[in-house]
Amino acid sequence: MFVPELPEVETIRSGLAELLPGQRIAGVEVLLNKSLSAPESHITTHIAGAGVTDVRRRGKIMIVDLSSGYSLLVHLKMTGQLVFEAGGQQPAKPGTGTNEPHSCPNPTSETGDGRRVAGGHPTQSMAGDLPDKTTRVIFTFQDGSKLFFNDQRTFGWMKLVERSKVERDKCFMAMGVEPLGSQFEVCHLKSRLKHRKAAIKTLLLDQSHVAGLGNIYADEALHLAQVHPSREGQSLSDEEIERLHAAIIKVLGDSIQAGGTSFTSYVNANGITGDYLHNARVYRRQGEPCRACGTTIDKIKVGQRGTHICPNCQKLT
DNA sequence: ATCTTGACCTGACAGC
DNA sequence: TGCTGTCAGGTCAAGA
Repeated sequence: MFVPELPEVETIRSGLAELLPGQRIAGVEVLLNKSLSAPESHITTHIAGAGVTDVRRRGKIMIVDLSSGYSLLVHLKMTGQLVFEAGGQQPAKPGTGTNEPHSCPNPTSETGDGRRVAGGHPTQSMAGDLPDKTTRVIFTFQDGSKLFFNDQRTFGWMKLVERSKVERDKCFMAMGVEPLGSQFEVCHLKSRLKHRKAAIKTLLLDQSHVAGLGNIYADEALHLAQVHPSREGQSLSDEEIERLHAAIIKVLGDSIQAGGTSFTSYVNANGITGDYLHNARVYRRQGEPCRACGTTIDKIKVGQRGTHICPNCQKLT
């Protein structure tokens, strides 16, 4: 599974930013009320009939600006997906009908036709007929295109907020700096970790310190920086914090590069995994050899979260 | 103020 | 086969 974190959300954003602006929303169908929290009257007056003007991102939250003066905030959480299907064409079909997502041998023939663009947690829903049982909200555009918000576990959400109040919205108020922005400096990270007794991994997952890191990239960055995830934040040396700072930027940047290619192409049952996990350093690689030293990757719990480490590269003491 | 824990939710999978 | 239990994991709220 590939849970949407900052790189995945950024990849979806950049894909949708090429497709949605200029589109006008004709209708909204809410199949699960809690997936789109907005009064019925607001959906009618501020979404339906509005044009999309921009698609932005802050942390793991996507912001779709509308010409009505409102914005749609989207959090995919673990299992959310956004699938855009271009109008007037048949929906895409899985390559061979197999149930195994990685076994389709046909990765290129259907690539690049632009009929469907999808991103988020990968499942068969991205390639099969939509709507399906995980579809929670459907946006229909005037040209017949559709945008499906699918979410198996229904933790994800969309909400409608006045454009002028987006930055002050509750979900952004406590959000920390963008790790790929200029404000993310070593001294910032140092000040956030100082005097903190919590595990460094727990601190990295706290969105108020750095926005957008999740379980995958926290593990990846800590391994690259050679820091054990259970270490207390305050125990890290300046040098270790510098390594961690650089590692966060590198793993996020690498992943955006890897994900960018898989998103803009046609998504079929073969392509839904994304490229980054194939190159993961430790995530979901327990039992396999560390790419740096060959030691067997271990899986432990840190703050109730599954955590992957190389016991040789990442020492506790 | 900081830290920990449980709840939310569904599907996949292991074990009996 | 079919049941039960466990795991996945971002975020919030409640409790320590």
